[in-house]
Amino acid sequence: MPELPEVETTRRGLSPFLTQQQVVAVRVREPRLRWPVPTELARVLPGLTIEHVGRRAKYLLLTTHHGTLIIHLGMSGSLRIAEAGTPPNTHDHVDLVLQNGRCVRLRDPRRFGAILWTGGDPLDHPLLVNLGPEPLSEQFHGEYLYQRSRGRRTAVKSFIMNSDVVVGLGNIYANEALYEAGIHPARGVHRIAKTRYERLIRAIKQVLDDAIAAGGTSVRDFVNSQGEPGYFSHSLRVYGRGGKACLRCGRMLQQTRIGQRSSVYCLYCQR
DNA sequence: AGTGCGGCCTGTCCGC
DNA sequence: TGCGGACAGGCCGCAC
Repeated sequence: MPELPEVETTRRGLSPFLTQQQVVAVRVREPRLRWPVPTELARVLPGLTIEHVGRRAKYLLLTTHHGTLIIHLGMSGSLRIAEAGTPPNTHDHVDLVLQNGRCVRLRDPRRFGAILWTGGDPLDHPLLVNLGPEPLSEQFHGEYLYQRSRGRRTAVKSFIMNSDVVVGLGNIYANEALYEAGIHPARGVHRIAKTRYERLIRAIKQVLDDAIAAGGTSVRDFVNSQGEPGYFSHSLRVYGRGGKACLRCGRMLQQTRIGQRSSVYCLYCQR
């Protein structure tokens, strides 16, 4: 389940291998991802050079002079660099073959991911145009969250997982950030003071920064490796620990469902 | 407009 | 040991 830190780790790992590389072929073995892989890729992409590997939210953006490849890893997707002759494994659905004899290989067992192509500005793409700010940007601050919460009554966990509000927070890091901020995940957004939003902002940035830093140390060999940055599970303090002891107070962590998502929290440390 | 939820998928784990 | 079922998750698209 790649969350923003995993996607950013992937971006950093791939960038040196892809930047200024020309694509010579596209091989699609399984086009049935979240949306069908565009058939035009095989026609449009060969001959184009990847100028930059960027990211917006959890979308990776492979930019050329004539358009941008938009890749989402969904729940189970991963990208790695392979020698073009390496036989694909199960669930290796798409290869972008590069001029240097290597390829970028997309593996995605659950096929929740996506590959899309746009000839225009990717930020104007319908999937990206309405996204909220990046959580690590200066535009994401306490006053912003507070203002966006006005007139709403939803649970704060659902609120921060809403990509209209802020991008990149999946279930794992939403749980972690609320724990760090000492806020109960089911608390209504209309019952949180501005100063607590400021604390929440700090917690979100800290949790994501730490996860990216942990991934950074493991951005090792994307060539013929698993290519999967992992989920930094060593740094998770509540996610997956329901029923175990709170690392702060020792009381048992609660586990419930909020907005159809499993939520773990400490009844005493989070109010 | 804001909110909740169904559905897409398969690997993993559990109980029988 | 084999099998069925629950569960996990991102996020679009729909219904209210």
